Parts: sequence; structure tokens; C-alpha cells
Amino acid sequence: MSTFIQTKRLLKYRMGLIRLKQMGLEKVFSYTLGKEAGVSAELVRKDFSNFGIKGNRRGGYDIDDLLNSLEKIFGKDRVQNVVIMGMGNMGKALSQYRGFPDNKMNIVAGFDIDPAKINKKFQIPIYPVENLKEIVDAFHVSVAILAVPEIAAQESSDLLVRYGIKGILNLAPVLLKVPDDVVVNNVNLMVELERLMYHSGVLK
Amino acid sequence: MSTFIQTKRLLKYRMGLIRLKQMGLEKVFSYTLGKEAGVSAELVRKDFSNFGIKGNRRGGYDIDDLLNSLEKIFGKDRVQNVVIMGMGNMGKALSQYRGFPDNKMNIVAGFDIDPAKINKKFQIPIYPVENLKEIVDAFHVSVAILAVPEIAAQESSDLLVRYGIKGILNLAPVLLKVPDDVVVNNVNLMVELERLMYHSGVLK
DNA sequence: ATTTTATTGAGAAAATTTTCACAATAATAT
DNA sequence: ATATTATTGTGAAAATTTTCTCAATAAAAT
Ligand SMILES: NC(=O)c1ccc[n+]([C@@H]2O[C@H](COP(=O)([O-])OP(=O)(O)OC[C@H]3O[C@@H](n4cnc5c(N)ncnc54)[C@H](O)[C@@H]3O)[C@@H](O)[C@H]2O)c1
Ligand SMILES: NC(=O)c1ccc[n+]([C@@H]2O[C@H](COP(=O)([O-])OP(=O)(O)OC[C@H]3O[C@@H](n4cnc5c(N)ncnc54)[C@H](O)[C@@H]3O)[C@@H](O)[C@H]2O)c1
Repeated sequence: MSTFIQTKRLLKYRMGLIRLKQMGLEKVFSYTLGKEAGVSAELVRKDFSNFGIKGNRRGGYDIDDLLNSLEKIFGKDRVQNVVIMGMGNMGKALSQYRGFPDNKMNIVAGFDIDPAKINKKFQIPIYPVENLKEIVDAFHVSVAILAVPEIAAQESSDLLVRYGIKGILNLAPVLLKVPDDVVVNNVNLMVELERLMYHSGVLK
Repeated sequence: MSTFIQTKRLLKYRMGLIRLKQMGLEKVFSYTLGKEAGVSAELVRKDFSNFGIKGNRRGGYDIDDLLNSLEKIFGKDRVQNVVIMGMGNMGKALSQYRGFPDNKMNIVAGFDIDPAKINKKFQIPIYPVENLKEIVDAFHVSVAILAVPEIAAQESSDLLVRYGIKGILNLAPVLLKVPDDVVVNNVNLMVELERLMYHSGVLK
């Protein structure tokens, strides 16, 4: 029913709705929102229907109602604490991203094994990995962003799992072995760039 | 036939094969590679079959042969030049990523409208956007990474398209309007983190 | 009030993706 | 040499996702 791919679209609708609302709109039709999110109108309606979200026949959907429904589904009523493992180029960039706090995702701390990276006055505090348990417990963190080098990814993942992390956004180009109750979402920017080259026909 | 989703898997196989080769292996079975890439053995075989890649019945696949086939498909015989538009946190992090040159993707330049960002001695040269055409022509660039703020994304995209870019890896959380002959690959890290939270059940 | 119109909601159909099942066959064992 | 075994390759089946269709219906027009 609620597949991995569907949630991606729902979150895109949410983004689109926020944008449309900022533009002063109050109502939206499946067709409009579909265009905003790059999806067919039928699929927009089917997605909402699957999640029990109702519109008004002929009237379209009320943007505020839709946003409320979506924000209930995606827990936007509560701030979610997140940690970053590996404060190199990627980790640092992500730690400064305004989009996260704007969306109730609060990066509480970064961790690194490199002593030179620790305690550098930064957007967020950076600790040695020894402090992981302490912070995870104190802030009730259950989600982490993994931004360590490929070679260290599995061992870092094991550490995160040991201290109770249940979701890992993995930026390292490796498949992590985790227990069944832990979810990994892999984002591989190299693969995305390679795919783009292939599909844009520049490799011919 | 060659869908968007399939290329993602092929590139994961490629990554897995490189890793297995580094570990000293010379042959691989669909089952092994599938485990490495998080895919069923049948699907591995079907994917290869669809792209006309052959193994040896009972003997499995020869890793070097497979890599050759894949590198032919993904043009790894030639270096591809890429530019980055927007040299803020994200753009800078990406410009320093070793993985790109290691995979024959050569980041030739970054562009920014902020004068303070220009010509700072950096991994790669950073130019004002006025120099875009010149660099794109000189280096025959057809693919760009877009890392400007959401508000500037469409206008930057228009500029890239005007000067002949055919593929855009878009990190900004907006859907770009581009002509039919231009391909956009959207990577939205916020959506990926939100999705992870949803699917790891931490929002309940 | 009644008719017309635009849009949702959902079941059915189509398309796509994944798995199943097994014949073909190459390597190994007897 | 022959039999056994493991693995590929691929059509067929199953599952999933997307599109098609159209009845239901709320808003707007008459
Ligand atoms: N930089 C990019 O643009 C980019 C793009 C795509 C993917 N990635 C991937 O993201 C990951 C991070 O890339 P990066 O460029 O930030 O690398 P980086 O080398 O700049 O940073 C890695 C950081 O991790 C730390 N680290 C190493 N081992 C650790 C451990 N066991 N525990 C905690 N910290 C540890 C290092 O000290 C360093 O600070 C890599 O896996 C890379 O492949 C990066
Ligand atoms: N930083 C992150 O971790 C992160 C994560 C996810 C998504 N993103 C997205 O990536 C994009 C870049 O994020 P960032 O954090 O690097 O932002 P940033 O503000 O650090 O950098 C943006 C850069 O773009 C430049 N710029 C602005 N308008 C421009 C224009 N018209 N032409 C050329 N350059 C221009 C700015 O001068 C700045 O240097 C944003 O769209 C953001 O939403 C960033």
C-alpha cells in the first residue's frame, strides 16, 4: 500500500503546495499540482486516495487541508533530531543547510574521528565519536546522516545501530548491512550524475 | 527497454564489481552481485540480458568482461567535463569530491554571482556566470550540476540551457522547466531524509 | 429551480517491473 | 566417456504501478 516510491511523490506534492500557497493560492486541482510535481493528474488523485485524503468534487483540493493531512502523515508537528556522522566536506555542507531546520529537522550534532575537526566553532557542535551514545540518548535521536568515507561506512553504521539509530541516510557509495528494524536510504550522487550523462545522450 | 530505473541498478552493479575485483575476485555469480547491489539474482540476470551482456552458464560472469561491457555502456573510456553552477556549501563540497575524477567525471569549473566567491584559490577555478559560455564551449561541456538557491534555480537552468547544456543534476528543491532535449535529474536530500523518517517509523 | 460544467474518486485496463520456473549448457565428478 | 551439478538465459506468470474511463457530485450558469 504505502510504498517507498509513493512517499517520494507525496513529499513533492507537499513542496509544491507550499510554493503554491506562497504564491497566494488557496485551492489546487490535481492537474495543477501534478504539473508542479512532474506527475500525472490521475496519479496525484490516486496517491491522495490511497492515503485517505479527500478533495471536493469540482472544487479541487483546499491547499491548507492538504498540507494539514500531509504534515500529519509526515510528522511535521514535532521537531525531529538528527546527527551527522563524518564532518568532512559533505557533512559540513549538510550541517549548514537551512532547509533542514525549516522543515523541522534539527541537526543536533556532528561526529568525527579526526581530532582536528572537533570543537571547531561551527553551526553545530562537533564531537568525537566516543560521545555518540551520550548525545543520541540526550536528544532522543533515531535518525542519522552518514557522510564518512566509503571505507569507514560499515563500521560507522554499526556504531550508529548499536546506539539505537533506526534510520540512516547513507551518502557513502556502499550498501550497508543493518538489522531488519533499521532502514537505510541510499543517496549516491555519483550514480545520479552518471545516469544523467547516459540519459542525456552525451555518451554517444 | 532501457528505463531510468534500470540504469541505476546497472551502475550499482558496476560499483559492486569494482569492489569485488579489489577484493581479488575474478568471477561473480548473479546471486553474489545481487547481494552486493541489494537486488535479486533474477533481476541481475534480466538486466544484463536486456543490455545484451552474456555470462557463462555454470561459470558465472567474468568480472573484467562485465566491467568492460558496463564501461562501454556508460562511456568510461572518455573523460566527461562537467561544470557546477553555484559555489556555496553544496557546490564547494561537490567540487572537492574525489569520486568524480576517479570515475572520469572532470569538474572543470564553478560559477557564482557572488563576487566574493570568484577566483578564491580552490580545487577548481570559480568564474562569474558571465564566463559560462566561454568555458562550456572551450571544454565541450554538456552536463552541469545545479547548486544555487531555490529562488535562482530556474533562471540558472535557463542560462545553462541557453549555452548548450543537455543534462542538469538539480540539487535545488524545485522542478525545472526545460526543453524536451534537455534531461534533468533531481536529487532532493530533504525529501530523502523525510522519507527515511517516515519509513523508519520514527514519526509514529 | 434546473441545467450545465468541471473535477474528484475509484474500478477496470494497460503498462511496466519483478519473480518464477525450467530448459540449455558448461564445469566438475565419477 | 558419461553422469551429475550449478548456473545462466529467457519466456511466462505474478505483482506492482500508472493510465484510462466514467459515474458521482459540487459549483456555476441560466
Ligand atoms: N563530497 C561530496 O561531494 C560527495 C559526493 C557524493 C558522495 N560523497 C560521499 O560522502 C562521504 C563523505 O564525503 P566527503 O567528501 O565529505 O569526505 P571527506 O573526506 O571530506 O570527509 C569524511 C569525514 O569523515 C571522517 N571520518 C573518517 N572515518 C570516520 C569514522 N570512522 N567515524 C567518524 N568520522 C570519520 C573524516 O575525518 C572526515 O572528516 C563519502 O562516502 C563520499 O563518497 C561525497
Ligand atoms: N547545503 C546542503 O546541504 C543542501 C542540501 C540539500 C539541498 N541543497 C540545495 O542545494 C542548493 C545550494 O545549497 P547551498 O547550501 O550550497 O546554498 P548556498 O547559499 O551555500 O550556496 C548557493 C550559491 O549559489 C550562488 N548563487 C545565487 N544565485 C546565483 C545565480 N543566479 N547564479 C549563480 N550562482 C548563484 C550564491 O552566491 C551561493 O554561493 C540549494 O538549492 C539548496 O536547497 C543544499
